Amino acid sequence: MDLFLSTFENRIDRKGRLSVPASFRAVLERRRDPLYLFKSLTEPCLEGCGPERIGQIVDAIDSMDSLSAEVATLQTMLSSAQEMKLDNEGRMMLSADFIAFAELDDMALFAGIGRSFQIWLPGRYRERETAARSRAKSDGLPSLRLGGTRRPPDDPDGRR
Amino acid sequence: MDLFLSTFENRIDRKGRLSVPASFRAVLERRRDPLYLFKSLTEPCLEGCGPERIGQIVDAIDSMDSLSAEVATLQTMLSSAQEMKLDNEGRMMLSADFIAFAELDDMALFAGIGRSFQIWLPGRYRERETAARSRAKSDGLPSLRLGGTRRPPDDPDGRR
DNA sequence: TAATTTCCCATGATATCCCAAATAATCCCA
DNA sequence: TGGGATTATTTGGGATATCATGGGAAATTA
Repeated sequence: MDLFLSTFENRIDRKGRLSVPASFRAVLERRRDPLYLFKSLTEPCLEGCGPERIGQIVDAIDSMDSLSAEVATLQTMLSSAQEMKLDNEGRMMLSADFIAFAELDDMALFAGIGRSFQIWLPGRYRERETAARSRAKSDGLPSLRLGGTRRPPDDPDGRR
Repeated sequence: MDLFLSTFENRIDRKGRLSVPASFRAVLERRRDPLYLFKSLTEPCLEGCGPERIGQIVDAIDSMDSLSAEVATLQTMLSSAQEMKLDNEGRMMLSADFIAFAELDDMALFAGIGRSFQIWLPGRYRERETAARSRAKSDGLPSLRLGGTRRPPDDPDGRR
């Protein structure tokens, strides 16, 4: 299944290079997709994805009232987006702007969330994870809406 | 009916490898499904499942308000999830993170609970089991409502 | 020409592969 | 029904491959 999953903590070396986790690279390479990074709209982290997600944002903008505030918001995402080039070892160079935005130092934490991933200052990510876990314990789990749209029972590779 | 049932206790060797019980492997192989593990949100154990459950989480995130606390919770599940690759002998490597989270030592207990299973520190699992049994004696059984009304397909991890 | 960025190779850590031994489960025939 | 033989499963360890990381040199850019 090609999803971005799990978390990885990698070092930003003194030249500013950062290895993209091999399993994330594999997801992109399998589709011959380039990698895009952009600044999160809601949190102090970077978002990573392939071109299809960028395309979704473009399409959303096209279908909206071009004067609306939402469009301005979505445009902000696009204007911060960069196509990242990787070296032979699978490393990318983060711009000073990206590093400042996510307040990164010499370590970056990649958190896979399915069709995209995020890059965080490790300590900040862990705080957030702890908060989410204690919320889950007290408030219970989100209901996953099983049933309802019953999918073919055996989607062989679980992707849709 | 291929479900994860029964409990098995296997050794974690000094390289961090752990055999997945042959009967659990058979369930997955029959469907040509890879195995996913993630950290339980509510208990100190690991959860194992096939891709369909991971897919449900990804879809749920896409359909929800990305600012909600529930999305953060689901993202926490995904970013702890790993697709486990098994060697020729049916063993997987547990990451240090997984071992620490479930506080595993050199033995792991697999508890099959239908469409998914859990991995526990054996002693801890047994404590919980006896506690659950004595609760059943004093409080009586939860109503089971078998047969008759066909329920929405079972909650895959068997929790209520 | 100074300051980057890109390319290339080296290295240590760790995961994976492959073969073999130990243990447990199953079979089969007396 | 017993119990030895056979097969399945789990466990161990050495060899090999992969990955993250570091640094030098070539190529860009300003």
